[in-house]
Amino acid sequence: MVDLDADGRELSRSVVAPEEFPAHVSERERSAPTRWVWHDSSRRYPALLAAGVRVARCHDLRLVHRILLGLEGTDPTARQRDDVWAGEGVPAPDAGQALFDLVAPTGPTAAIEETLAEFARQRDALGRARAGLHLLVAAESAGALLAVEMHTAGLPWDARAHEAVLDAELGSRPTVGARPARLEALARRLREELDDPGLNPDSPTKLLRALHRQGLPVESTGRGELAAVDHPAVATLLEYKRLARLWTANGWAWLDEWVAGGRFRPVYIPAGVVTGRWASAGGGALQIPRGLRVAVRADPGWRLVVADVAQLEPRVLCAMAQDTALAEAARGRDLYEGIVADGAVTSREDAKLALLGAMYGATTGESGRLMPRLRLTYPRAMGLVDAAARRGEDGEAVSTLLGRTSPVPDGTWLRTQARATEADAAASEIARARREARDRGRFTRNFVVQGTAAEWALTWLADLRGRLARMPAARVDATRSGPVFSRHAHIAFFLHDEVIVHCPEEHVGEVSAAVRAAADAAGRLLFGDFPVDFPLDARVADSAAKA
DNA sequence: AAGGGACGCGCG
DNA sequence: AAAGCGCGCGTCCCTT
Repeated sequence: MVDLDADGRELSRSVVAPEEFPAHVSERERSAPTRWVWHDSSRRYPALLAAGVRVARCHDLRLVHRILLGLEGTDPTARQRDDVWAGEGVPAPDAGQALFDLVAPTGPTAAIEETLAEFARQRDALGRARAGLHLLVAAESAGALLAVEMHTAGLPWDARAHEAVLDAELGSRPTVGARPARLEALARRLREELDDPGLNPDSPTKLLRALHRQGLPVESTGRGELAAVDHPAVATLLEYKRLARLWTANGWAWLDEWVAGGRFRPVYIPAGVVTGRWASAGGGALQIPRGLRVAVRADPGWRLVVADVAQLEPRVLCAMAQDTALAEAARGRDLYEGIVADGAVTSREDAKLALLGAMYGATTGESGRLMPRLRLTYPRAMGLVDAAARRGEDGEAVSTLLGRTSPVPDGTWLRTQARATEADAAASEIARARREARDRGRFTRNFVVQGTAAEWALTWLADLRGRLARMPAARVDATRSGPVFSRHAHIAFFLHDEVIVHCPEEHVGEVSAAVRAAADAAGRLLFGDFPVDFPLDARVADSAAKA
């Protein structure tokens, strides 16, 4: 382990045996503010939490490396170091290399030197970067810690409530290999209604053929298209699809695999999405269906504080663009109603449609039709996303408010564009280049908004995490949360613009206040005094189901 | 038998 | 209704 001062100068070195590492970290955390610098929080932190040791701050070299790679002027050799610093990482060595767990290309003995060199490069790059990037790096690293903490604590999950949903929807649990009773009944009815005795409704190919034999004008078996045609089998099929989805995605097998000891423990992957949004692996944590939220239940004596931000992305867009007209429409009320009041559109539904279209790049249909009106009323906000789209179409990179950059186009894309400008380019080649350019424009258009919204949410989360950590211990244990979280309010779930805090009943007031204070802080940190607010829908409940 | 692409659908 | 963005994951179905 190496001690550094605030300027990154080396103070001392020591070797700490792995079994002594948690106690060592715990001692440091108590005695002085410490920022742990390590390769990968997802590999280093679980063992600390398992030993009951929580870390306040870190610098996650792997995640920061990925952010810095996109900066202009980045050392071109940085990309050669990608495999080591930004890749999936490598198993930590068992040897007592302590803090720095990197296995460098030149072998384990060089790990600390490599780690120090990477940290120095990152400090150097950050020293030249604007303030926003420092905030992003701090928030990203806090998120890396939180992702491990949420996995360790888990989301309180009541298997009996889940089973009650399955029983009500699907019938009793079937034997292995068989469909649940209600699903099998629907399949039988479907075979009759489509006059196809051998039909397997799970096969899109066979299903489509059966629908065509009935004379139905559908090109796919998708829900949307089906709902638009008139046939007795449609209602049956839609119900079959709904239940089949519940069964295969979140049925008894899911419960057996992913819920243990009253907790659902997904793996969170910070910045797993190019925009900086989090991804998850295992159990589909980011796709928990609404109907199963009744199974998210606080422990006895504990409660859930469930909070989400209303219309996060449009608010972020308006602040990022410094669009005071849109900010005025958003202030203290439903943003979409504000747009109606401005006379840009005539209904709330149209306002939502138009704004989503602006952020996603809709060109056709209702949404595309409404956008010109929006451009007239909110030229700054619309100008920002339009400019991002143009840059993307031109093959340039865009960046979020704090400085996360979009990926650059790959060689195939560039060649397609170049080919289209040559004198002998075929019409089809030109059309293809044009289509791919527009595709990329929609991506960069959305990138700046989605990515900045992710930064707001990450800042909110990081700030909230700190506030919760400073709260006192509870009287009632939630023993299933593990040693670090059994007596302290903790973030149990995060999904883009929503957070669920699991906390002792006696702390719900403080926690609710902390959730709001953190949202206010995030707004100020990103947008300073610009007059936009981020209203929360927050509630205290035993379950995460919508009230 | 395993791998991968397409599809479909859940979430924001 | 879907559309226009970003995902994960289960199933089918074809290739190797």
